[in-house]
Amino acid sequence: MGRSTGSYHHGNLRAALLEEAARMIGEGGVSSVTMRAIGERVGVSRAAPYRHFPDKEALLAAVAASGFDELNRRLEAIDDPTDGAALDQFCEMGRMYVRFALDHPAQYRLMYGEQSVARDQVPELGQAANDLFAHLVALIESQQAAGRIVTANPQQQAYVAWSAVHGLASLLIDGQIRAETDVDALIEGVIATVLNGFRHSDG
Amino acid sequence: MGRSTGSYHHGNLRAALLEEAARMIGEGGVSSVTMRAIGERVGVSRAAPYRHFPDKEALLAAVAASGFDELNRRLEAIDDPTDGAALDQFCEMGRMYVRFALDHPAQYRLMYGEQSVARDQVPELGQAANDLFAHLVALIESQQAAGRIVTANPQQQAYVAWSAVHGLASLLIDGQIRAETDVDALIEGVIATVLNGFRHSDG
DNA sequence: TGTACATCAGTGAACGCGCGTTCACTGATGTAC
DNA sequence: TGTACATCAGTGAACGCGCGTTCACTGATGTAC
Repeated sequence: MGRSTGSYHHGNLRAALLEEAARMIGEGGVSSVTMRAIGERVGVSRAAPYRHFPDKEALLAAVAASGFDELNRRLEAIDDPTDGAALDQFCEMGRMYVRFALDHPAQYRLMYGEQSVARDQVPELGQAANDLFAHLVALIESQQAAGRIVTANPQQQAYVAWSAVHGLASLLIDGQIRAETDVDALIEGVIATVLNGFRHSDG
Repeated sequence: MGRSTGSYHHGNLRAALLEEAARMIGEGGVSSVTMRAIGERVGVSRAAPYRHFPDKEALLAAVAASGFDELNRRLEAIDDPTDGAALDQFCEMGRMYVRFALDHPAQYRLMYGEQSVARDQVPELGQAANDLFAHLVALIESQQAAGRIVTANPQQQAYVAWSAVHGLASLLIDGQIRAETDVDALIEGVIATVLNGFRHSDG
């Protein structure tokens, strides 16, 4: 398997197409993706992608789905109790989220951007997004119960935290932040500010 | 002037085209905009828009420019000293920013989204964005000097604040936040959290 | 081990379509005299 | 006030292009016997 065998069949075309689609979205945004170019860039005919995906939307949905899979995988790694005290779980989740967006900008845009795959048509994706948000709400509730953050509407606090990390991730992957900026310090700054905001009530 | 006169000439076609383009972006995103549809929706031929804009990019750039104009107008209204104490200036700027995005989603996407108009090709837009950010940095520096927020790298703090409001604005206009959510309360929650975060140092 | 055959991945040419844009034009407007 | 003319906004038909997708095909693969 693999292109190096010189075989007529590609061997792993489906995965190669998804990779290439992700690369194109990362470089030029969702609208720069064309089915023809994906096939040709992978070294295969224009029609070949249709052996693996019924249409373009299905391919994009698969890219988005791979993103939700990866995000859930990273989330579970955090939940692993061997990772130590739960105190930093909230911050760790924020770091993980932004780093995921930087590592997989294509998936991130499809999952949460303007051009996100129509969730009506691919219900698994909407469900995956809901599950992730519910996880964040549950985490916030447990932190409130443990007295580590101020008690407030957990769903609203979840939206507040999500806004901060989503905003940072979006600004970074859309090139709105000056290149010489220290990205790691900025991530820590956003997380620390939100956490401090959650720790202290008004006034 | 105006379409109601029944005159052969539209009277105010340029403004009508910009309005219609903004409406289309607000409804279906930037990629849903076509030059042909803009003209036809306004009740004019497909070619008519080219009397007012050399090409599509110029029209989109004009939509974005109108956004920067409006945002600056709202910003100056805040700076007006008759508005009272400067204490709330920072919060007021955040509120204004998110409300602007909700009022003008088309402009907002073109200004700060993935599909933002190429700033290399339209330098005024890049300059306008830089000016707005510099204004935020200056505001933060003055708040630090007045001892109202913790002293830290002002540019990084500006990015932190921007991340929060940009994230909230993006989630809202991209339909990622549940419809029954109290938007005003959410805006206040984001702003209060960031401000509290800036008021209190770590630990 | 060898052969026949079903399956399936990839080919390449073609389709219809909607797009951005152009172009020669026409009708309305305003102004100089 | 009336006329000639320059200007300009909008027309409608057409262009070339790149796109998503289809289709009959061909070569490779695996399996039953």
